[in-house]
Amino acid sequence: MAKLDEVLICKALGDPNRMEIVQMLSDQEKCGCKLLEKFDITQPTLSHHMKILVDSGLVKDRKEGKWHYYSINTDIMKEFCGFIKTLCNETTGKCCKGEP
Amino acid sequence: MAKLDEVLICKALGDPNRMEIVQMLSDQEKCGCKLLEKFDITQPTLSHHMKILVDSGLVKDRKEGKWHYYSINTDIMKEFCGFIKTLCNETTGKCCKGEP
DNA sequence: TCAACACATAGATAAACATCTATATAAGGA
DNA sequence: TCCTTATATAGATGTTTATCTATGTGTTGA
Repeated sequence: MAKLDEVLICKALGDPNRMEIVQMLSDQEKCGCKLLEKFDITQPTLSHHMKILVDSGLVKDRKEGKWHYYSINTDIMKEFCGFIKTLCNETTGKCCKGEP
Repeated sequence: MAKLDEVLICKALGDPNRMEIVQMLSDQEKCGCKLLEKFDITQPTLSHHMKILVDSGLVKDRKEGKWHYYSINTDIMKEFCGFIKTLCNETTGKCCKGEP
């Protein structure tokens, strides 16, 4: 069980193509070639992006014959969501003037 | 009212220093010089990071005399949290074999 | 008015990164 | 066995980015 790396996840989501891929996967599992159709990038570039997404833990891949199926790793995504929620807390107060 | 840019926010959180800054701010509003003490970076580098955080919308700044106070923009953070939540949905099904 | 402090800006640099082309690997079907 | 399809890997390249030093801009207080 890999440890949640929030910075790595944010880095993975910090690219427009990868963000769109994740949004597409949150709808339904998809294979690489299907994803490739939707983007104006070459196959090696998609492969590169998928590796980053899988390495971050956000995306799972499943091999079946010559296809690779990608899907959201829901457990990790929920953990990440919980982490972001902790950042939403109202600040407890203002920083003291004079002693910042 | 700025439009939420999820990729920009993820890019902002995709740096270890900036992530730590945001975590510190989620506790309490802090001024720049206080933040600077906690990191092994120069003042211009911190200034650079704070600009990226403010530009992403995640962080607000408030000037008071010669100090700049930074705090989490709770509205934006909550919106972002809501967005991440939409990515947590269970996938509706598997991609059809043969017609991926 | 001048020194000290908080912060921003400009410019340089090295590392990281997104992308490409070319090629390798692996699986399926004829 | 050979061709096609799906994906990965290697290497090159241009852009972005994190960081620094040097310097500019305000603000406060002596």
